[in-house]
Amino acid sequence: MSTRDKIIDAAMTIVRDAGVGKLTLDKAATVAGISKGGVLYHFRSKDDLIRGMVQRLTDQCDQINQSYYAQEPEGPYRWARTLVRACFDPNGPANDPVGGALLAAVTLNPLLMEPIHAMYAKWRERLSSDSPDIVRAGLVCTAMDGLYFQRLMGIHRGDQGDARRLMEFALTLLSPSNPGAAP
Amino acid sequence: MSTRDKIIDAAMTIVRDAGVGKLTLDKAATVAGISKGGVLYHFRSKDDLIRGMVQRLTDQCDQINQSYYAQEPEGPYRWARTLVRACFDPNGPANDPVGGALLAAVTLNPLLMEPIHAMYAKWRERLSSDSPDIVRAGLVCTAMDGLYFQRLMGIHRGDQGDARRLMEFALTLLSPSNPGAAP
DNA sequence: GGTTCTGTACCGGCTGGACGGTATAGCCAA
DNA sequence: TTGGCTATACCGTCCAGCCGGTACAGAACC
Repeated sequence: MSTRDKIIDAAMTIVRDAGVGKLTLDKAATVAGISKGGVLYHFRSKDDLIRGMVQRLTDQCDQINQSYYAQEPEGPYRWARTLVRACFDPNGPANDPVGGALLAAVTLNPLLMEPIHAMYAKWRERLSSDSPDIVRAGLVCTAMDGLYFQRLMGIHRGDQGDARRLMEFALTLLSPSNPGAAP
Repeated sequence: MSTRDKIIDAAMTIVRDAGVGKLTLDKAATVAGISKGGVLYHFRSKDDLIRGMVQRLTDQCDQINQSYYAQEPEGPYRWARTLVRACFDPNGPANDPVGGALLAAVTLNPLLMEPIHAMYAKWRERLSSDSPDIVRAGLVCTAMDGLYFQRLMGIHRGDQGDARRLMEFALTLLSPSNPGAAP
């Protein structure tokens, strides 16, 4: 694993364990096992580090979504179903400290949220492309967002069983027997 | 309006307009029209100020929920319907800078999130008390959370018409024609 | 009704420490 | 020996929290 990746990992871990406010270049260096100078060699500034974290997040989301999309059967709501499945992947971004990137960006410099906005725009486009009822798909996906943010903020709701039931219900809402309004 | 409230207002405004990272005691004092000493008279520390902000948030949520609950007709999912309505109140916490309290807390000291956790616990309890299908109610309310957090992070999804349609669909899912599984 | 005491509200300067960023020197593999 | 990478030392700035002080309003006492 490259030093650059190690630094990003360290930053993510700090954010998850101690909060965004505790993320400093010094600490990121210590956790990554190098010195601050080393960090600043790979990232020209703290903003640059956050950018790296955000990119890691968006890359990971893209990757997992593509992978689930390939597995998901064709038909209406294919993208929405993909997003639901991805949200419950135990190894996906939804259960990774990688989400801390979001908090770091919105806290330290809202401009760094730009890639996130772009990602959302892409999702919205994909959802529209194959959802017979975009309101239905939107609600379900917004619920996935809610779940994601709750996890991010340490607001856990129920156990694994609850999560599974939630996923199943979300998929039910997106099943062929619930096509919703025609476009 | 008391000086204390003025300070909290100022802090909220700063968070909304400039981001959590820009919230300092000095700036809060300036915006509130007093000195830093004055701020520290009312709040013993910055953490204490955040606590005040969080309490303002939870109080406001409580108040608006109680008010909508009173207006909401009896029957299954009354609490869930209440939460949906409250989420779309243009004057409610969902559309107020008061939400910045959440970001401030999670950023500066996750321990300060405790009242938020307590609030969620109460909501969950209420939801369970009158939802024939708690999974259904949970999904809808999680979607409301998603909407809230999206707004908080500046990720807007659609216009007012979209919001209205989303609310109507959420209420449809909670209507008597959709009772869901029996308890 | 003047004087002294006490508590509340607020002010503004100060300091010590943390933090982002720079400069520079050292290490090591190709 | 050059270039990629890392360590160390340092600087300037910012900020939380502290503290000595002011203003003022009521109470208490004479």
